[in-house]
Amino acid sequence: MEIPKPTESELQVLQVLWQNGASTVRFVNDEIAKQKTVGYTTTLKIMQMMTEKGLLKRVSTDEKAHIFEAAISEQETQQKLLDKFLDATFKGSAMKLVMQALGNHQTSQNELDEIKKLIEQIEKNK
Amino acid sequence: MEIPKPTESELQVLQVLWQNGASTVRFVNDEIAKQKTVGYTTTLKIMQMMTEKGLLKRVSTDEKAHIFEAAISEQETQQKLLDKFLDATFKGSAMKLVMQALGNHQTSQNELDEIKKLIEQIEKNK
DNA sequence: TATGAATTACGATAAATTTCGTAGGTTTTG
DNA sequence: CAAAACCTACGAAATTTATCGTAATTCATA
Repeated sequence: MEIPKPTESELQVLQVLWQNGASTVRFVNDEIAKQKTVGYTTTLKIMQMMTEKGLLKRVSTDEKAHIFEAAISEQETQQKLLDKFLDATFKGSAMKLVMQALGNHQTSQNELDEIKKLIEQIEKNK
Repeated sequence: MEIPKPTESELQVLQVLWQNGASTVRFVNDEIAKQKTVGYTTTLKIMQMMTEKGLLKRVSTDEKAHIFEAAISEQETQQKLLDKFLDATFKGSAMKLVMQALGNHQTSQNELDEIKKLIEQIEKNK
């Protein structure tokens, strides 16, 4: 059984859990509601389905409400989604994507320095 | 009326048209069929719907078969999709995405040089 | 021109996703 | 303790996407 790629709504839930750690449906819903209007039971249903699929785990304590946590890692998930996106949108050219990402979003000097460092690393390891 | 974000299948069609210029359904289908099995009428239907949505234009000549071309530019579309993806998956941090893209895909020295050049450009324009 | 091959148009189905209402249970509180 | 507030489970509707069969049309050609 493969763990499926999360949908857009599911990704929103995961972001909240990655950022804030294990949470109740109420908390997740409140966070998402800051960005778009969504009913409580909608979020609940999504999180129930995610649990079915293995994307979330229920870490039931004795609390009144269930507590959920992400069952897949942020890094790994981002990597997989990036691979897909790279292939679908930039036909696999990481360079093209990087150029466009750097060119169109303001990036601080610190961040640029970090990227330069990473490039040096890559060059050394050739 | 906004032109909607293309789906994955629609993006495949666009890739063929961007790469090869205006084409018939037959040609597009043959190209896509190199990567996955898909019926002719499926591709036809998708391209008809894309025309409805404003993603494609029919440049009808007197030919037997219709000829379609992309109605949206490759650059612009990639930029929009990148923005969305960046936001959804990396919470908007271009740096994180760049780091992960560079770190996990082999990138040639030439490409690395180009990125370094771009970084210099950005640094100058601050 | 009549036949056959290719193309288009149309509609229907299926699957995945998103959404939410309602019923039923639990907890809090007045 | 009774009422109100909150939570979960369940089912169903609505939407979107993907797929393809069939009928109608057009074109080439025998």
